[in-house]
Amino acid sequence: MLDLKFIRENGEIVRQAIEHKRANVDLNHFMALDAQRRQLINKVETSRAEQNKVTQQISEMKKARQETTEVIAEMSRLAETIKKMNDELKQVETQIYEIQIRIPNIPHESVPIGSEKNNKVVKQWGQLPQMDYKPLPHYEIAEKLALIDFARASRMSGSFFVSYRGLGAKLERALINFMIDLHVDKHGYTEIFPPFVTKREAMFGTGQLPKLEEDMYRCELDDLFLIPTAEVPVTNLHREETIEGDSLPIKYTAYTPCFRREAGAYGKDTRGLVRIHQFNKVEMVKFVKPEDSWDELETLLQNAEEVLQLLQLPYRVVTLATGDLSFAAAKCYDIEVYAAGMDKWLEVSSCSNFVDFQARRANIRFRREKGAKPEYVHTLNGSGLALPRTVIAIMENYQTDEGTIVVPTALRKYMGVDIIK
RNA sequence: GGAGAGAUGUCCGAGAGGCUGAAGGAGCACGCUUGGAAAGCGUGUGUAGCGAUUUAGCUACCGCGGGUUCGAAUCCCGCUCUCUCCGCCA
Repeated sequence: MLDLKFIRENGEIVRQAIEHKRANVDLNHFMALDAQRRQLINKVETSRAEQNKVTQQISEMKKARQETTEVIAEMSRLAETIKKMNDELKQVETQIYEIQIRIPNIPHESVPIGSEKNNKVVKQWGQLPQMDYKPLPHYEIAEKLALIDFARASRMSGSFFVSYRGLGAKLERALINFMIDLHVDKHGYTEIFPPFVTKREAMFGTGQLPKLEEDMYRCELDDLFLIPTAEVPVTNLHREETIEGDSLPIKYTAYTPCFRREAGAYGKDTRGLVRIHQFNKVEMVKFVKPEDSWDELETLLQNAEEVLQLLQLPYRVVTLATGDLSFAAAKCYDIEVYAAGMDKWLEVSSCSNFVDFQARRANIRFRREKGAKPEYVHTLNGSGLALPRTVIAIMENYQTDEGTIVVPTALRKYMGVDIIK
């Protein structure tokens, strides 16, 4: 969410952001409402001041045993007018709020303008695997080695759900532990194991609501949502808090399953692990001082990249263009891993800086020192990494002509085996 | 699931229609005192909106939302959260 004053004073910048992010927001209407709001506030508040003054006088008159019926009648009328004006004001404020929460964050100046086509590859790492046989896609390998049960999972839960088994299941656990250990032991993050279900307010805080309600699973009876990413519960850990400046930056990492309805995505990526309704992910979340957030984005990206480097999986880093940038993000790097069997680059991580956008929605602030005015923190998060596509890359890039999978060296102590066969 | 208790400023805690943005205490900051410190004394110490922008001023906020009233932290209604006990359960 953007600050009211900021929107008022930077109409052109906001207008451009709305356009570049392809949001559907009527900023002119917003500006008109804002002017109306301030006018109404003025009227209401002068009347209130008057009311307070006279109310005070009534109290004194009563003490002096003076006649007050007339004044009270007059005040009764004033109270009614105030109520009317106030109702009107509230209505205007509601309308403003409804628009305000739908205004997207402003893209950073380094973000390329345009659609997906303008995404910019800024880095590529590692060698693409050379194979003298035709590499198989992961779903065939997994099926042959009985690592994933696609059919049975669909039978009980519907399509786009999978069930891992044997070393396939162990690979999930191994990757989770490997990633968490890396971020905790080497990168200094604190591990969090949060709830997997949150309230509406939490979803609003990180910006999933109101825009993405259709994309989430919801427990209607309790109005709770299954989290689409650990970003939600972990960022909301500090919702409605003022953090002491000394404790920044705060760095959390968390494993959670992620639930996504993928409404409207049917027909796309229909086979295998590329797009599923429930998947595992290790996430990194940072709360930082505003002046540090752009440097922190770079280290966040490095921390995510390191996972792929240790797994020896080739990848590239892409800066998302404005049209591809999410609602709450100011800038985002996607990391795409190369999968030999599908011959595709698959997104395994998004590392974003939200600056103060989420912090304002979730009211997460900090104090530089005792007695200082509270300021909004900057929040960042990045996957480190999403598992399914990492698994795809491992299966497809580490496959052998015998139909087995070599376990990446970094993972062997977690897997207990060198080869999956 | 049943029964009950509670939610006030950074914290503890009073307050029971007007004199309460809120007693008292602790904490914190500054000053005095001191060789220095402690104690003591004094002063200050919330958030936001409108407005002014060198100043002021005004308004709102005692969990959240509504109601009663000239006037609500205080009375009434609804909600949320926390805690305790009983039951049930991994």
